[in-house]
Amino acid sequence: MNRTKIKQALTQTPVGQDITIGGWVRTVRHSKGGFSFISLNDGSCFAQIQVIADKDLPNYESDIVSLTAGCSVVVTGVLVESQGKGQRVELQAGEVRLLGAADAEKYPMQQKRHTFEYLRTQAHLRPRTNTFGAVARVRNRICSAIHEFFQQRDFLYVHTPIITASDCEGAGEMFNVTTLEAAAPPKTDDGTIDYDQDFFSRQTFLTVSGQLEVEPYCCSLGDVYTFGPTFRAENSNTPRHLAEFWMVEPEMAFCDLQGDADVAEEMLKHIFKTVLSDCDEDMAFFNQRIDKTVIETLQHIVNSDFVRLPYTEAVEILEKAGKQWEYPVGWGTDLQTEHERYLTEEHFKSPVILTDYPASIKPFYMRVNEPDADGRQTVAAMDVLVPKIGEIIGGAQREERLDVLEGRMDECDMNKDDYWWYADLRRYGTIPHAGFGLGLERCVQFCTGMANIRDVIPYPRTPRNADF
RNA sequence: UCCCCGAUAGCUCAAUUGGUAGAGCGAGCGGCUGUUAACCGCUAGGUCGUAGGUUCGAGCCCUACUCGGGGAGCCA
Repeated sequence: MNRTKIKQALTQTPVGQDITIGGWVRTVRHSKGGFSFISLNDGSCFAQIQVIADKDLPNYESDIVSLTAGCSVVVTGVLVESQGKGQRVELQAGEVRLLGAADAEKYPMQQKRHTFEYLRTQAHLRPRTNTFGAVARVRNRICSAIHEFFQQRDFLYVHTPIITASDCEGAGEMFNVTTLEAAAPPKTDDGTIDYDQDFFSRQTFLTVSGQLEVEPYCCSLGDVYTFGPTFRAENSNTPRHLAEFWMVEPEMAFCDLQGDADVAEEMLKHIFKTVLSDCDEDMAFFNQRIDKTVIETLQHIVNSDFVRLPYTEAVEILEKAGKQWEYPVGWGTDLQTEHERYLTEEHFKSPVILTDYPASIKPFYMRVNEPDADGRQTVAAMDVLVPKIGEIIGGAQREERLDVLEGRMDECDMNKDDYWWYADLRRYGTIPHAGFGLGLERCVQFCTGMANIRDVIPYPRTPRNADF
């Protein structure tokens, strides 16, 4: 079948040309004038194509009159200028072939608005809705824009493992990967599970980050990035957390924290610019139906500089804000959501890159700064905060000095032997390097205005939810 | 995991001080129409999340549980 996609038919195919399209019926309107309007969508674009089916088609009474939302059809016909308002062209059908009916009394996608909560229970059919079609297309474009961005800058795309033995990275609870019998795992003499008998002869997990494993490629081949699934077994129940999500993690060689922040800012701007220019139809929908400020917000960010602010100064701003904080602000404690939101949404009204956090609240691999005038210890960390979503990127310059790194591992009570290969990078030809992690779904949320992260990934995995 | 709110028709919700259920949309049928959030009329459809309890009587009050939403923590 030589199928023309609806996107092409609506924008490129010349009037008068014969084409064949395939799609799913969105709405049908029958006219007693002796024909029917069939709106078809095939996912290639937001818009539907209007098919005109005359009553003299052989299967008009048998098939077309009983078409309902969700039916799949293949239509062959000639593209003509539309006589009605609302579309430039329409398809005058020469043949309408019904491939699959969809019982209107049972089809879960009614011809009406549904709540996102309901649609989550129909995750296999929700991509047929306007919203989820648009989310899927924007998500796709964001991913390709990310690859574009790094490929244009000669970053190497590196695949880090999904299964890993790296533990204790401070990134949260991990999922175990095992082939041992859950009901009766083998035990050692002291009663603990004997992982020697497990598939990998040791305890393994689903990765919480590809960073540790991508650093060796950075320290051998230069600028690199990973882009893959990431898993956190935290019992997080929020509109911003998933147990399985996708993360982009670039790692730059011969790079410090400033360079790290530069790449983060440029990358986000590239993504937003691309979405605005290439997903205009989908973005217009989000702007109209989901969040009336998304386009304006993205445009504003593309055209302005991100605020860069050391943690210490952020704390001073928050202390002087004259606000009654639910959680007290003070040097040495991590910033709370309310503090981050104040900075990015109220005080600066722009994305903010916070840097140089206290060492005590950050993981071992972040580079230790010179103590400040008051002797306080910070590390070269950065968080990129955006309105509504909060932390969209977290990153740092890495500790490249072996003695300092090992000192930090001791402070964090880590088993240094487990990280011998990570330390080797500092032992042989060490270099300054830096990187960050971008939560893909948070980025999709920010671009589309979708309020819940479960609605920007096809099949959300959250506590108590792994259907489909 | 903690705090707050919710669960009634296929979907979204309503039901005054406890007196055994209604609407809109959707669906079916009919009418009208170059229609496009179509419009008009009629019809069908509900053991009120689960399990207990209070009461002459519970959708409504009490307890536990399950699931969902919002906020918080954890973070991307």
